[in-house]
Amino acid sequence: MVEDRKLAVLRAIVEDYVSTQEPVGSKALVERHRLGVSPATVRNDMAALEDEGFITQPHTSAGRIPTDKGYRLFVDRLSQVKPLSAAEKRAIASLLQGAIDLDDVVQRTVRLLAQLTRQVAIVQYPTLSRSTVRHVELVTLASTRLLLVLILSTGRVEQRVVELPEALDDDTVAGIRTALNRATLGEKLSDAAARLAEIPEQYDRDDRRPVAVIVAALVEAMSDHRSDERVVVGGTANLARFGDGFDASIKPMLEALEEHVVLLKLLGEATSPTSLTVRIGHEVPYQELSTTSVVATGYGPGEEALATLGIVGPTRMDYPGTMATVRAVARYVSKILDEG
Amino acid sequence: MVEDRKLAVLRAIVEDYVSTQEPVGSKALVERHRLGVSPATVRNDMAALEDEGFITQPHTSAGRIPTDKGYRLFVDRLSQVKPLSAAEKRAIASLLQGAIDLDDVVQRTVRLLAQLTRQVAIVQYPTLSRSTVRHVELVTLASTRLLLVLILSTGRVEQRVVELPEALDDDTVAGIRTALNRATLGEKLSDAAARLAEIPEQYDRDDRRPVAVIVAALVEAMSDHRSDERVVVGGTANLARFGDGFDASIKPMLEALEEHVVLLKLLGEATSPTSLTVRIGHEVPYQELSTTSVVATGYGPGEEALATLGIVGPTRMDYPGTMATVRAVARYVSKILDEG
DNA sequence: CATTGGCACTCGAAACAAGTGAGTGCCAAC
DNA sequence: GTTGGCACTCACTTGTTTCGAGTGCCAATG
Repeated sequence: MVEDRKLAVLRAIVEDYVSTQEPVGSKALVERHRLGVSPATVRNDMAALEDEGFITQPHTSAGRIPTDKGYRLFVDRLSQVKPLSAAEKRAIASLLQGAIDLDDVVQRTVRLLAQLTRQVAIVQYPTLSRSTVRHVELVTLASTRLLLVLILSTGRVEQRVVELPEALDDDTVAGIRTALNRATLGEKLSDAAARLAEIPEQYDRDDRRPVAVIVAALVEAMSDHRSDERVVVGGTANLARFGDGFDASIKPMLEALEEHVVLLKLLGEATSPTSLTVRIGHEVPYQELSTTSVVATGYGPGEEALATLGIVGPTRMDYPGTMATVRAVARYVSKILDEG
Repeated sequence: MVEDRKLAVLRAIVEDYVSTQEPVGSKALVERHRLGVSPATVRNDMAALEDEGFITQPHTSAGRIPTDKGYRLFVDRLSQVKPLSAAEKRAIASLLQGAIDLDDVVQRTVRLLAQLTRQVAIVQYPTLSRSTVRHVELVTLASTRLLLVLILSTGRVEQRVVELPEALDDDTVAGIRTALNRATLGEKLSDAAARLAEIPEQYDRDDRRPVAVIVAALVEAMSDHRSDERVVVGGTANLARFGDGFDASIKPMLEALEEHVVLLKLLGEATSPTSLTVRIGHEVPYQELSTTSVVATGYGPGEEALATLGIVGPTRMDYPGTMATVRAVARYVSKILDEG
């Protein structure tokens, strides 16, 4: 019973602090939250919560603010998912509906996330490595020059121009195309490479070298992890909103946003779209951002997560609302990718 | 003679203010600039300069700072181009040398600009509309499904999947490909569309409809001005450096940086790489950014400017140095595009 | 034993006061 | 046209005071 009230107090502190941005005192608490007890009682609870490390005082004669540990408890046990408003659902549906290609989907998603959460949004491009092959095409450009086109399940298209050491006749090219598709269609890129290795062996002396060149180019295109590292950032203007003490951390924040490698690390491993990753303050794997939190989740066609998206904001954020939005957007994007 | 000294004083004020960020007084001026006259004389000149609107006082008992008009005069008549250091030249050459495709060039350019000028860098993608066709390719994906690939002189590659109303045999496809290339190779996109219109007429009843669909898709890809509006921004972390009074304008700045349309307007019309556009303070076509300046220039293969690049920073910036850097980078990028 | 009202105490923030000095404008002299 | 002298201005700094929200502790209460 007492324990319950202590948690209620913590919840109230978090909610108040998030909305007012100011340390919350015992008196203000009982007024705003009908706790049914006196300020003195709340003070006792606060003292206990402080001993346990869930809240702290900026200075002696001020109210309390939650610690990272306090937010953690709040997120894990005290918050209930806030359902999205109808307007938000509509915004998500209508904005993403009109997307025309993968670039566009990513672009719109980042905008949407930034607008709805009013935080800085980060969206990673679907990784090549976990997507599957939809089609491989070979086009003869000249006698010793081929265009190699690789189409993936995510809609991404990779192309390479291949210079051959010697000419191949059209029938042979057609044969190779069939072989390539047979070996890779529907396969994950990671698996496909192994199966491709066998192809050149099926050709006789004359053709083996050019075929090997083609296969090599394809493997290279499949393992081109450059695009794995692509991330798009949006809503940086929301940084200015943070104001106050957050000003100091705006610089490391801006720096981090330019370092895509850091961003990828922030987003972390892609989790299934059904579960959210929330990292709070010091849990964020980047020293300079210890006053920020990250809310991220995976997304991708079907149930598997091909990439990650999420938001970064001050530890002092509306977790229930943000989490709901991030999850909803991730689900919707996944659905779009599934259909496309 | 007297007029000359007044200009020398203005120059000195601009230089000092830019480097110290503090209002500069008459005494400090004569000490740092060996003007050969007494502070009192300088004061007289300052009073005149203030009357003419080139400098102003933040408050009565402070030194002077340049007005937008003062910077304008400085840029137009008082500054000489600062030659780049060897290190800078090396940095430009080595960073841009390694670029592998158009995306990469743009990416590296924006980084480079941001690093060298320590300002926020903006680079517009080469416009589709003014580039020429290097190659058109058709790939059969399925009996009624083609992949259309358009390769442009700037290295940009556009692709579209085309659904045909009825099947076409391979020979016909090959014929169409030849016709498309013959009509468009080397043409500007704006001219190419007209020449494409005639193609379907050359086919008989059966094939005319699918051919028309293909041509329509190609025209659509060519006139897709979405990518005209693509800009890349870098060096936002430099915003944090501005500090001081510039803090207030960091918010509109961040907002502007998210609005690509605004950015394009800032960069303005693409000018030839030989001439720079400098907009100072209120000259910037965007109310909220009246404490910032823009230095921009065109770039592109050959002498024609396909797009614009530049930087945005506080009016209080090192104009000679920045202008030299922007120009040098633009020239170098143009050269790279020319070769690639 | 949890709860509560009372009370002394702390300490940041705001308000106020005085001192300092860089910088100015003006003027008479050179 | 230039200069030294001089009175004046006013932002900024520093020190002092006041104010009040908020706390911790304690004795009283149901």
